Amino acid sequence: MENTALCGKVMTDDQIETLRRQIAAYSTICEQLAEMHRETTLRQESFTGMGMTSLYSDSAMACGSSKISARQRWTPTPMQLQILESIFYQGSGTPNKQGIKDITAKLAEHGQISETNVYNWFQNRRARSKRKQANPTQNNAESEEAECLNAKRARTEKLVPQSSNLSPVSDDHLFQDVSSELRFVDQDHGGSRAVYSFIDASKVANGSGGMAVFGNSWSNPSW
Amino acid sequence: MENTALCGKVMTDDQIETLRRQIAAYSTICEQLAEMHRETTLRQESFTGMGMTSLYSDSAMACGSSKISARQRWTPTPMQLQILESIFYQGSGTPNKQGIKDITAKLAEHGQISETNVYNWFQNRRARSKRKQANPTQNNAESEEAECLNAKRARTEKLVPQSSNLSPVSDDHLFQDVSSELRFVDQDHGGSRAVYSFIDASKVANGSGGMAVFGNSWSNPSW
DNA sequence: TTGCTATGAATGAACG
DNA sequence: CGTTCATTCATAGCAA
Repeated sequence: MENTALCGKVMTDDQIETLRRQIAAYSTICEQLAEMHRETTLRQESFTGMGMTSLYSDSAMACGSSKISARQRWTPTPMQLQILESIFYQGSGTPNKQGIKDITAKLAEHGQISETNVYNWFQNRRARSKRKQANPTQNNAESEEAECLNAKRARTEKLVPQSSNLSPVSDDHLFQDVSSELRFVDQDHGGSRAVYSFIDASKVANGSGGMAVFGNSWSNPSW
Repeated sequence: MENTALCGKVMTDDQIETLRRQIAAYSTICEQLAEMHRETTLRQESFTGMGMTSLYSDSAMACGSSKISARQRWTPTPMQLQILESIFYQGSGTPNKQGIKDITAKLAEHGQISETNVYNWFQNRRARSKRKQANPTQNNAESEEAECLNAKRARTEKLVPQSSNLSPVSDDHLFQDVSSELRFVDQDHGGSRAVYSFIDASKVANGSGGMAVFGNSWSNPSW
């Protein structure tokens, strides 16, 4: 009922996704520029005349709060999992389009779920099942040609203490991560990598829903 | 007509303004950093080839083991992605063979790439874009599983742009070509000089006129 | 906390 | 083109 007061614009999912990507791109680009600048600066640390200080001071500061990203992932309930496993076991792992729909419908009775979730689940299940079979004797230093070893610099920034980075948001938080990319000022050295900041549809059903950036005021149920 | 009107999100002017500002902030920061970098670079252009080229693109390696062999799978750099998205959004979405060549040529300035990559990218982008529309993400349902179905169906029809106080967000300007400003940023060791080449795959697009939400002010024309 | 692992999701490439 | 596969990214949990 609040819509009477608002004069809203409509965005398609695609546009939103696009926006998200663009901002993420900016984020990354800023990071790169920052990195480059830092390197460049090191080579000539003596004769820099530019007033970069001003940039540092006003544009970047404040909370080092990291990415707002809040793509929370679906987690099958035990019940759902059981059903899925069951289907996987018999159905020879190729649920067609319609099959997905049916399964989804069925699983929906046991908790929140979407067709995409089901689809992904089967994809993953099959893939990993196959891999496990192909590589049961996992040993040797060479065995790790799979996933799992990517935990290297995953610890990049990690969450910032003071608060959940996916808090319910007020519009103010929109700006918080703009500056985070520039934390290099603190000589934070350590390859922080691309980060998906920005909007991320997240709508927790049964949980204490955490909404991303635009949160509730976006006034659309499908988030 | 390809109607994307289904499943729109509504943004209030306030939110849009906020978003615009956030992006503008990124834009500004990038611009400043870029400028800084440019100036800095000029002062020492002579010595060192500075291997700062791909700061991010090497994300996949360092996997502990000694299999230094490069990754087998191409990963677009943020800049490349920007360009691709940009082109994708310019109405066309169906780059002809020559178009692929041009695009590839342009993207090559931002990193390793081949025509096949571009081709695949567009194929995938299109396919997924399409599927996403048919299958709106994450079902939300805090209500009981019971009437979910009805609600879901209803929601889909609900948000249509033509509604009185709602206006559609134009795709134009959603994707400004960020890459143009960054051409000097990730130039390859080879040319080490900013090259002004614009593929111009831009076909004036479906120029449904400016006035897009993020249009005029979310980026500085001075770039 | 710190780190590891399992696994949901994203996506480049290949197939029919 | 629409699907499917293979690989990688990112995060929820759990262990040390």
